[in-house]
Amino acid sequence: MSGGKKTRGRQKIEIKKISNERSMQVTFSKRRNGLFKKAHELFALCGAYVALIIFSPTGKVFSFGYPDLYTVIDRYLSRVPPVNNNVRQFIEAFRSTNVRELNAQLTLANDALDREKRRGDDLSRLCKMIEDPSWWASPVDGLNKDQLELLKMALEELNKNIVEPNDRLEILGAPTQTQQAQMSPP
Amino acid sequence: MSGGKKTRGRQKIEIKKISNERSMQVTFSKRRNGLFKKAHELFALCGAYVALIIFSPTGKVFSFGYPDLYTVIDRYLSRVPPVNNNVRQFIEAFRSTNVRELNAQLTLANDALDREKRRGDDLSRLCKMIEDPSWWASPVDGLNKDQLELLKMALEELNKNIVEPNDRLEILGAPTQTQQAQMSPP
DNA sequence: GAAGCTATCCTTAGGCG
DNA sequence: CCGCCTAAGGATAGCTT
Repeated sequence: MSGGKKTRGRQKIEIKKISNERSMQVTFSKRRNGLFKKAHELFALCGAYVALIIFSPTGKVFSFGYPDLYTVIDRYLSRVPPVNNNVRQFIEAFRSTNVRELNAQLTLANDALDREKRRGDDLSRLCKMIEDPSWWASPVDGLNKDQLELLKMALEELNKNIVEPNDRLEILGAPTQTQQAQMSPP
Repeated sequence: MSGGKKTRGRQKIEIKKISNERSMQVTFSKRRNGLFKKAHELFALCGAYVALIIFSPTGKVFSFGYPDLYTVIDRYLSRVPPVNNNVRQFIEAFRSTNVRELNAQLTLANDALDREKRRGDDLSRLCKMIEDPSWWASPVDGLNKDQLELLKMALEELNKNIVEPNDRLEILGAPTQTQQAQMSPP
């Protein structure tokens, strides 16, 4: 008897954030494809209009619409009046009625809360920095730890997105009235 | 030892418009639920932002968004760059370098913070409600103040969006996947 | 006419190339 | 990163209630 099976096959997983970055990426890719396939099938089988937009965790956007994305979105936006988001979320959560699902939602809400909190903190620090005249006057080696940290983040981000080296200096040097450098590979 | 199987089980079908009106309706309902489930799972597993809008052949609209439908659509329509994190916000604010603008950003961040906070609180209460068996068993007059408040919000929201009276009961009574429904004149 | 059932088809987790 | 492979988990077509 050979004995062992070749693989364990598909394993059951909990529906919660996948911690392993690598396997999350793989899962995202697989499930995204599955979702698009099913969206298309719903359209083909029932003639339903479907709009599906997905932003990957890394920021890539994937979208598909049947028969056309903008058609569906326009139709949706034109008919659904502006609505309180809290209540909407509540209603949507209410419909699922599954406690596990609700808890997942709650976890997500808390995550969002944390993100907003951090964002607010960063902006707050930034305000302080800019309000402090010594910041702009002093050379780089005069910055404190927080300032350097933000500066580092900023530079890293700029390096990722900015093509023209000049823009970097411009932004750092002339904080008064810089128009945003527009470069984009859309 | 009867031998005969009870049903033929799931049968393979061609992916093309279902001619039988009745079975198309059933298939639409089942698959729509499946699609929403998978959309939610993608969000929960990978933290992906997902927007899903479905118009049934009869004109009803179903929608779901993670973390929020408008957020995803707005981002898509405005082609906001994928970078969604603090650093992006920081850079944007940094470029403007206007303290007044920064403070406006901060205000927005704080508003978002409040919204998330409220949403988290609502969901938290909702979890408690649903975990409490007496909630589902008892008639409406058995609900406490918090429960009634949430229920009131839900009903108000539903009344704004739902045309068919039946849908309201459906949503409250059965945790199906119904969304705001509106009739459309194609 | 939605809710449940069951057998079957489809999707995908985990591993490898 | 992308695809292939296997086996198990999950979705669902066709009925029944």
